[in-house]
Amino acid sequence: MRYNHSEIEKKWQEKWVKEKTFAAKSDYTLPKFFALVEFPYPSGQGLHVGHPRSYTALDIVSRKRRLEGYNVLYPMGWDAFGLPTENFAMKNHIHPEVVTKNNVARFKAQLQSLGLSFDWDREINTTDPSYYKWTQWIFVQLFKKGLAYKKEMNVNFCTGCKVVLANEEVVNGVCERCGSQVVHKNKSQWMLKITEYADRLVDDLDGLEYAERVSTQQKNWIGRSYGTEVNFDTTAGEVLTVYTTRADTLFGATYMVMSPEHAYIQKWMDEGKLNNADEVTAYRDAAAHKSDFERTELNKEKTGVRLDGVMGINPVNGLEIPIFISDYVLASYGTGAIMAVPGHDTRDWEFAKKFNLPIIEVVKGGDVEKEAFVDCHTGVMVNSGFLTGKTVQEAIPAMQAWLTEQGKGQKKVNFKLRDWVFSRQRYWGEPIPMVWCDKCGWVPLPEDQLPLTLPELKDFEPTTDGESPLSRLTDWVNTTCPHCGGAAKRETDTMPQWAGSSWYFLRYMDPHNDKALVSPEAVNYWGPVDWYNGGMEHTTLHLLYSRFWHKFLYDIGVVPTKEPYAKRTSHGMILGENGEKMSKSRGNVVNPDDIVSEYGADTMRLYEMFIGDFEKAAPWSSNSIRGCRRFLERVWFLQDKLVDGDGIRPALEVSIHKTIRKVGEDIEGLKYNTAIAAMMALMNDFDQNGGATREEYRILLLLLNPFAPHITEELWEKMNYGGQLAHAKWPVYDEAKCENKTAEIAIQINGKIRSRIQVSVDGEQAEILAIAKADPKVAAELEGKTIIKELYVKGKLVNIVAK
RNA sequence: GCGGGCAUGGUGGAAUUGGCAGACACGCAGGAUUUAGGAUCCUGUGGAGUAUUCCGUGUGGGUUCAAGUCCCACUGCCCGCACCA
Repeated sequence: MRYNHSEIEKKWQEKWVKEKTFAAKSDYTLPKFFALVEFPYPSGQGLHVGHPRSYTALDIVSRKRRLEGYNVLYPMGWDAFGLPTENFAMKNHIHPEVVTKNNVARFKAQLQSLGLSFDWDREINTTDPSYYKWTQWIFVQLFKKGLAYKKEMNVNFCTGCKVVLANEEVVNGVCERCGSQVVHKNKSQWMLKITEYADRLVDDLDGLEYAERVSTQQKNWIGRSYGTEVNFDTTAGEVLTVYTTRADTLFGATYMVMSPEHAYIQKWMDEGKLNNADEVTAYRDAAAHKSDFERTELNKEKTGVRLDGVMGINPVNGLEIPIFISDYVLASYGTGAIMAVPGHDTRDWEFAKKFNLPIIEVVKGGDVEKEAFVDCHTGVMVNSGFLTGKTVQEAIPAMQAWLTEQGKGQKKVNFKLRDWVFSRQRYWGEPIPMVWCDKCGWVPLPEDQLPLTLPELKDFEPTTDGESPLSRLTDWVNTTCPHCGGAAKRETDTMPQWAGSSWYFLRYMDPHNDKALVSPEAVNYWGPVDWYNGGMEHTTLHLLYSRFWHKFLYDIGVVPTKEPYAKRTSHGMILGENGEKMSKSRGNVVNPDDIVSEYGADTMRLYEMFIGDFEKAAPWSSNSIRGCRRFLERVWFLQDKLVDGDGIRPALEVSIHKTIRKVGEDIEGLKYNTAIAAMMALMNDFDQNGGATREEYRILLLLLNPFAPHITEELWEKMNYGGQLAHAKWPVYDEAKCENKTAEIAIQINGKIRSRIQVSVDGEQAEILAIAKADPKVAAELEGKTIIKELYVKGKLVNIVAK
């Protein structure tokens, strides 16, 4: 009988839905396992072949865990707010809600056609008011704790999307999403104080099982640095504070640089202290008009203007040094001003060379006339008063102690991380549940008035000045103050897409609760997520944001754990057949629907896991996929090649036990490709031994089930093994049966293989060496030579060193 | 520029962590079956050679009885950060 994948897959998928085979149980006494994959944004393009790579991987883990007796929660939902839907809606004059509904239906059908064992009873959707009620609720709590604040600020504004972007969404000065130019705008924005959690977001990574590249990327992004703030007196009177990580080099500071936006500059101009105010103003204006892109693009040549009329005073030696403004100093980091040590900082060195400023060597080890000597591990201090003779590592704390004692500075920790710009001037997002009252200021909506639902709107276009389209709905905007009852106005900005995804995993634990975001019982049982897999592109956005929100929820007692995810892994991209990223314009897109209909979901799943190292990018190959189909056919036709016997035949014993061990270990270690290879090898073994016994076949079906659930379930039924495979038990192996009693070992002479012999694995070294030397080829080779050394590696090889 | 990673057949990739390189699969070649095949099955397949031989894991050097694996230098790709003081 031929292997009819369409029929078999349809049959089992319907059965799984009908019988709720994979629904998580609410029995909180069972051992639990919560597997999570990033819920997709239901785009109009439908599922991409990249999605199933992640989903199948954790589906395999989930299915294995169920067979091992765990109560598994493997849920799915929709991260459905966002710009593409809104843009599509505008273009085609369809309401985003309708667009979302259609896209979700398509995605869901596609996911179900892959036989993923999601618990569909717990499906969530971020655009559902019963869901975003709690997103808004969290925002209100953040506001109440002072972690959400509104601030007039210079923001990144995407000229394409007409929307404010978070720092994380700006890549190389352009919009991460659409690639349009990003310009600066002054706007009043809701901000979230993620910086308050910066230390914890770094420190708590240590207790987690995160893929190393993930935790390093987060650490780099947060960018914690330990340094010193140093106060320089100025001839203008003000104290100019700078931040440095190299307090040891203070004696080498020959000038100072302020960012063009530094507040003192305006003050000094206003007070008439600058002799070249015109020149300074011109430079500041030019800097202000540059986009981030230009400011970073033009970083080859340093520019700047000296502030004529004000000098800084170096606190260690009282010397007066000039002050410049330059856009290589960032207003948003440290104090917005630096001390420049051209001898030991590359940027300062370039600047000093261009403006002909003195370069003083204070750390010995390089040639500061040729280039800056920046090494902080090898040098010794010179020309540095009380620091002379010390190493850099000794000099830093010594200088910090001195500065503190003199009241001229102190230790300071800085971060690259900035607060999270949380406002979006768009329609298709969660309304921010805040009301502005002239008397009371910003007032959150009372919790019993949540959710604040999105009002109906026909025209989703943002206003020309970049205000949210909601601002046009004056009836909706004008309201009363929940606090004093006076006239008030609603906030018209909405939340960014990252809001709903920052806590969604919690909702899966208790999706229908209308009293709380999640019940304490549910979160105590299910939390934290045991294994979370997702893309590297979410490391500094979604993953960081959700860790921040979770820590906040921990602080206010909603969740019992400090961290949301115990383990985080990341899959590589699936590239087009030509090795390039799949895209419509490159014409190398593979549609999962086509693969499922031609080869079946089981083949598709197997292939995506076999394609290569799970963590690395891999190109699609329409040839290789046939190999996976062939393998499944061989498994299918094994039902006609049953051999007599009850258990495992002695000849197959080692092979089977080893395969059970290998498949189990490889699933846990993200090595799906070698797990499949091991099963293929076992299949080859069966063929070489005339087929399989009932028991041998049963074990193969169990091992293969997490990868190819439909075909194995069908065969399980046909073979009458009893019940459904989904309710069976994962096989166990016997360590003692994983090794052969005898092995063929190699005999090397001076490291070159000269012969091979069969020996008992448990044989003594002396015994094996004797057998080896008795081998005719070896004996001939050793004739007339003196043996210098003899080695035996158990079960592997013998090496005889002879001259 | 700084930081991290990788480099293995025609291809995707294995290699129990220093112990028989190339598992498994694709592709290719030959054969069987077939009216036919881009279907299925068998056999072969790192290179050179008549060989019971030699060479072989980006390049050059080193450590070791033994190196794809460890160390040093170089080359080439990929990723992250990108004036963060």
